[in-house]
Amino acid sequence: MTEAQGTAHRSGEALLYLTDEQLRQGIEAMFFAYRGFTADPDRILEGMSYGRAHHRALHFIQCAPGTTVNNLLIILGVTKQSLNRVLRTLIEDGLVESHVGRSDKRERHLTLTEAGQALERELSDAQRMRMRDAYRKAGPEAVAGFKTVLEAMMDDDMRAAYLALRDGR
Amino acid sequence: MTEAQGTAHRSGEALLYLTDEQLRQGIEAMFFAYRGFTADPDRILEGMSYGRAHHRALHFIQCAPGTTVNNLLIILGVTKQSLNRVLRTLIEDGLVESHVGRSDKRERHLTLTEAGQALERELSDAQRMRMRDAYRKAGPEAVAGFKTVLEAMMDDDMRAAYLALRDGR
DNA sequence: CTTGGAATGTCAACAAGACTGACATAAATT
DNA sequence: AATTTATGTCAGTCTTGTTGACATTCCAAG
Repeated sequence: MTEAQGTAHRSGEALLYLTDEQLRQGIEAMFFAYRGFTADPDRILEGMSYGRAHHRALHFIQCAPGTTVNNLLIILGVTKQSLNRVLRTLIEDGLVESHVGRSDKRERHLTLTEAGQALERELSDAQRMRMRDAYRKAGPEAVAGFKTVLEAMMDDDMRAAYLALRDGR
Repeated sequence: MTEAQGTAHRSGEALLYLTDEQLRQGIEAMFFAYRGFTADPDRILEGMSYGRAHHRALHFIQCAPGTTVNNLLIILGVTKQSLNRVLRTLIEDGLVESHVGRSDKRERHLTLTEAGQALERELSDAQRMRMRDAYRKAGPEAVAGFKTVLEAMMDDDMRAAYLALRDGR
């Protein structure tokens, strides 16, 4: 806290955006915005026996079909046991298929079925619609800044995962 | 999905930032960045018998001392039962004080004790440090864009709460 | 080849933190 | 006096995270 104010004061107005008050605003903006970010998919999923964890699994399987359980749990940042419960229900319900790896039979490769793709698309559409409205209101320069700050906020390994996904498409 | 591409194509390069792929990147950026955003306070809290819910309560009591339980649960977007469990432990442990309202004796006004302020500051410092590093890396224009997009992403009532907090200081 | 360790995934049990519903109390409002 | 509002509490459930124990498969060192 003292350091931030010191830094800001040292350089005057030029670093006004680094004051504690500005940082606090940013923290609260993240908190409230993330609620909006998850609100639409959450609404769709309530009533089905699924939750946010299922949405995340569907999302990342969709964007890297054939990925392994291990890959997925690194991306999602949860334990394999936690992921497994989610995957089991998705597989039982015919939304995800699990195939034993051909070269390494310990691995399970995950893909979405037709039904899985349909649900993923429904969730994704809702989330993208909110994102698109926000982007449109804010304009392209704001969007560029938005991504720059988010990327800088990630842990190093998460940034690596993010960039790998981004560039892999 | 088709609509977004349609929109982008209709106007050409000018709306490139509204393609599905761009939106998808934004979604993943939010996901990974939020993990970073909460990582430091989570690390501090693990081992204490507190969690993210306690952090949020401390944060918003700190930034609006004397706020009521009802205010707080609207801001936090949880039920009173859920908030009450958290507040009870914080009060028992002497981090939060609850005072009966002088004008309306049904209300309980919440404030942080010395110890509560100390913990809030520790958590806040960690979170602000990450925020400050991200802001510094990204620069002031990016930060402005970041806030613009986040604000546009909130639900209307959350944006109202955010702006009220912001302007109330 | 065999054996032991590493990697991968599954099952079971538990904890945190959200939820709902029902109910109690006290104070304010009509 | 009756109703509404603000708060607190108890009990039970659900999602989603955790650890621990275990089975299977692969690979490498003896």
